[in-house]
Amino acid sequence: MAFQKPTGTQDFLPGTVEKWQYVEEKARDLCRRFNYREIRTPMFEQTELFQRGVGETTDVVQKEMYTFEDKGHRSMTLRPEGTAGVVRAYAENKLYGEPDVSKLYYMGPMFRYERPQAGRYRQFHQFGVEAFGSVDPAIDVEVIALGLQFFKELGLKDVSVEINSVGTSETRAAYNEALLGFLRPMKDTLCKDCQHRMERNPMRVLDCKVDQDKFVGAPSILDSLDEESTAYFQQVKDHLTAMEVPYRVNERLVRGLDYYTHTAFEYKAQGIGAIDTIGGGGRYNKLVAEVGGPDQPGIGFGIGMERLQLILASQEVEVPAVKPIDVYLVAIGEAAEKETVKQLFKLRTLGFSAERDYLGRKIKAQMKSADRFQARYTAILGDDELSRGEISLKAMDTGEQQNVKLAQLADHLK
RNA sequence: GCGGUCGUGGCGAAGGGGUUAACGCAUCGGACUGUGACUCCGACAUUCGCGGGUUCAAUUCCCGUCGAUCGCCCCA
Repeated sequence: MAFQKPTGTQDFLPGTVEKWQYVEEKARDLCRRFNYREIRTPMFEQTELFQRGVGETTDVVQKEMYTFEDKGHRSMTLRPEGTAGVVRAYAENKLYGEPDVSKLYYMGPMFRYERPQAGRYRQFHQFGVEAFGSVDPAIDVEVIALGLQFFKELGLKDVSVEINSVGTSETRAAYNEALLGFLRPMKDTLCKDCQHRMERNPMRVLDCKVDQDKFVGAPSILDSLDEESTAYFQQVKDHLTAMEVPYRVNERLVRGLDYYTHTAFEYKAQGIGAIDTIGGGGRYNKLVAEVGGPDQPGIGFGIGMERLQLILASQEVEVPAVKPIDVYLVAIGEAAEKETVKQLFKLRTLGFSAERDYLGRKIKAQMKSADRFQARYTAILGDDELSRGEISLKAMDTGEQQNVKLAQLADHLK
């Protein structure tokens, strides 16, 4: 057996790549309208950036990173998510010195060493946006709405957004204490996963699939927020309502990355097996400072492109898979062959997509080939046409055929 | 890191110890000797992920390994 691709990676072949390009074009156009500009950061960064940014205690950092030592003995890590690198670039390039809010977007591969399953890969792709420098709730809702609009314009149905406020690190600590007070008495009755979760991230326990019924009456994080956080969250909700953006408050929503403060949200949809989150994000007011930048706030989201593709497929959304070509040239005989080589190149230089046969197949097989390429026209050149300086042009949709002057072939293709 | 299922041609898929490895799609050739999307005919796996074991005999049974897939944890 020859080489195989690494576990959890994918080859995106022609026929599939077109679907990705289509989605990427939609994302870019949307970002243009919302005035977000693209940023491209390295695929790997110093390991410490992710340890500090994403959080030392998270699963992502503890067990999922692709970390290696480079030849200069520096510890480097393939980026497991997009935000940390963008935050680093924002600080390092002093974008905070620019007069306006920095509104950025990115698309690209991320890497996490995990066991693959439906909608989960070791190399996966995210489209994300980040907005730095503002604590106006209007920017929170802009980001949330941008993501939802993306799904909407792609033609997806039943994508919902859940929002929550996780407050500040202080109020979250207070909440965790209150929650533990509620959970401790029942600790022995909880599943073993939950017993672990109690230590690592108590809020996760409330997400448990096995003992949901035990948690009625559990304290809500929303009751632990300070006045300012509560007011902020209220403004976010008010804006969303005014914009007629449907949302659902999920007071149990927790995100797996440590840097979130205040607004947190997830985009949800069915259609990828056991997984229902296709994107998520939130506000991170301390992250820029945490990685050594100035005390600037930020907010953003990341959307999983593989998951998006899976949902597009499960909802049978029409996404172009083939880009039709303009014309397929068929030559019969040596003289025609020579002329065809010339015409093919000429048409291409004039801006047409053109193809021909290189396998010495019969005319019939070449016509089938033209059909597969979804050629608008097939142009057939034989000795009789050639002797009159013409070529036979067939419109593949109607089957109509006419002889046109070779010199005017391009004009007939418009 | 843990668990379930699966691994047969380019693709889908039957076969479950014995020597011709079904069938469908696609492809190529022909009927139509210069024309696609219909029909019919023909061709197309010295071989069943890889390594080892059991056996007179293994694609079929056993072990290992790699891979795929689904789920848990966690996440996009």
